[in-house]
Amino acid sequence: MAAQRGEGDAVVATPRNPADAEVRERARAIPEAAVARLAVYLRVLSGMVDQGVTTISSEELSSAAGVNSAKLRKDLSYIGSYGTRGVGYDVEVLVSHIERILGLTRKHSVAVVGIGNLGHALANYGGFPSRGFPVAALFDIDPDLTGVPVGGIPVNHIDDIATVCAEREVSIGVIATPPQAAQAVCDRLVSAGVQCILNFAPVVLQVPDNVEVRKVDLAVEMQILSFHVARRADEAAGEVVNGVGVDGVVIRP
Amino acid sequence: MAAQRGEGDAVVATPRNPADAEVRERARAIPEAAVARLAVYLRVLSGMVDQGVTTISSEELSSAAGVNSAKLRKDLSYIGSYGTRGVGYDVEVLVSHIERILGLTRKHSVAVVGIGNLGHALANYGGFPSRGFPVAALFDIDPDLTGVPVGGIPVNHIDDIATVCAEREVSIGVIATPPQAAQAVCDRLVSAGVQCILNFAPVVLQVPDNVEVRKVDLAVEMQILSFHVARRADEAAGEVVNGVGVDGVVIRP
DNA sequence: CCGACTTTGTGCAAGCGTTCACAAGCGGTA
DNA sequence: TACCGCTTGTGAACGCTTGCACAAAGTCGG
Ligand SMILES: NC(=O)c1ccc[n+]([C@@H]2O[C@H](COP(=O)([O-])OP(=O)(O)OC[C@H]3O[C@@H](n4cnc5c(N)ncnc54)[C@H](O)[C@@H]3O)[C@@H](O)[C@H]2O)c1
Ligand SMILES: NC(=O)c1ccc[n+]([C@@H]2O[C@H](COP(=O)([O-])OP(=O)(O)OC[C@H]3O[C@@H](n4cnc5c(N)ncnc54)[C@H](O)[C@@H]3O)[C@@H](O)[C@H]2O)c1
Repeated sequence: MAAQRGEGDAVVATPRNPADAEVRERARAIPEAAVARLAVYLRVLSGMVDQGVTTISSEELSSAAGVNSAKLRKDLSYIGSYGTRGVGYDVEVLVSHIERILGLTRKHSVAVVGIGNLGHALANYGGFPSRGFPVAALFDIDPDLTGVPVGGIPVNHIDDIATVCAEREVSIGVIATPPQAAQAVCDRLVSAGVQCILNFAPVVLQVPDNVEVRKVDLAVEMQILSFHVARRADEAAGEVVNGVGVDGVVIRP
Repeated sequence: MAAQRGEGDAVVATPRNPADAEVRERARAIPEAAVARLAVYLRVLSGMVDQGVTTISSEELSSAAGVNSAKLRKDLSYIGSYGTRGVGYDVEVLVSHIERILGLTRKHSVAVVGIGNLGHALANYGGFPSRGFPVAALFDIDPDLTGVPVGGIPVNHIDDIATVCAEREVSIGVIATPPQAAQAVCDRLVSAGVQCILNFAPVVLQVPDNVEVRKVDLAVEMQILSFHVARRADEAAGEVVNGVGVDGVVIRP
């Protein structure tokens, strides 16, 4: 029974080696939420490098990343102490350390399965290769698509998934098939040795424990937004009657 | 008080009444994480309805949704007590209550801004309308696109965003423009009265407090996957020395 | 070299969210 | 009606995350 979202780790550790052990130790202890933020910091920092910024304080970086500065510093402390008190952080140093922790020193080839509306968009998207995630293979079940190049890469038939993934050392599989096909595709990716899956189909995938799945479910996102609209409407209807909301805050009409 | 579909949702113009107040109270207390899961339960339950299932236990539903059963029951308890002990939940009752809490009794019109690769995929996607999120407007800055129908809807020019959004009662704005344009587009959406934004551009948006933003950042998702690969690789390298990993689990060579 | 000033890194406490475990409640059965 | 087995609903414990507040550690001007 594998959980859909890879969370909850924090187990006991047993380091044995000299310097490597420390990195491992650190990596294991980083909360999932912090990892997601580190990726955001990395993006912001990359922008800073392009602008020629060499040094940045936790206050500046945190506001650019939309978090508070204490949280930012705590997050950075998980990966080590690379700041200079009274000055801030060296942008390039920070970038390289975050990249190391996120495992971005290695290239991660991506395979997209299901070259429909979404699959086309993903295959054409320039943002992946530029961040170290080259799209190395495309798969579809439609024979009319096989051989057709999309985003510069010819589509392979899904039946060749095992050999092609092995050949091109695919480490991340992206599922963009209809929901009915998703579990089967997932199983084939897993058989092909892919251990990381990004799933766009609105289904809960069952995978072995050694496979990491993350899902992107746009309908869920919309429903969360919808919930907030409803909540706000309710609050307004209920609390604005006397012009004052909870905590005595005045609500605009 | 049986709130069924189509009940025009008393929220806006109704006077205070105890049942509403209770719903309000409940809605406010639901943790964000639980809201996201409720949306998943809803999807699973919809599938159950289609299969003719009328009753379901927390155990069954939780495993179909990929969570543990205690969490599921706790989540459902946030919205009220609609199960029958010894039996389980009536699927349709549960569906209607979750829909009510998520605010899905109302339609939420969606506007997509930036009709490029991703925008096209979104506009063509049938999964939104079918879940109560009709795509009501499309916008782009490219004059060659204005008037061109995508997914059955003609693209409007971004300059008309305020009037068109008002006319079509857009309540959710989706940003699929290049990152450089995202903040400006966001500002225009907010000016147009849109209070919910789903952002695909890899930037942190600045919005007023009364606007809800959710972001979908695929590069971040990939980097989180990358982190787990790296962590696993490190663990294997470090722990496999004596052939035994954490928890005494033997790691494959 | 010193002292004022700035900013990091982190111990700690409070807040949330998750999980456990079990009493309460219900349907079925005799 | 009384009992039994099953499943819900939830209080309480636990553990992760956040935010505060401040000592430590560095810079810089004199
Ligand atoms: N289009 C969007 O914007 C969007 C948004 C959110 C979620 N999604 C989800 O993403 C998935 C894809 O959406 P889409 O709009 O691109 O659908 P689509 O129908 O346009 O494309 C699906 C593609 O998958 C291929 N396919 C079907 N079965 C397959 C199999 N067994 N193996 C390999 N390929 C197979 C089809 O040939 C087709 O090319 C769906 O699950 C959808 O719910 C799409
Ligand atoms: N394509 C993907 O699969 C993908 C994946 C992840 C994230 N994204 C992000 O989504 C966004 C869109 O990606 P894309 O691949 O569709 O890009 P794209 O270049 O294909 O499309 C962008 C569209 O936005 C329009 N546009 C530009 N400025 C605008 C403005 N000010 N107002 C309105 N429209 C404007 C352009 O005319 C173009 O049609 C980007 O921010 C990208 O980083 C895309």
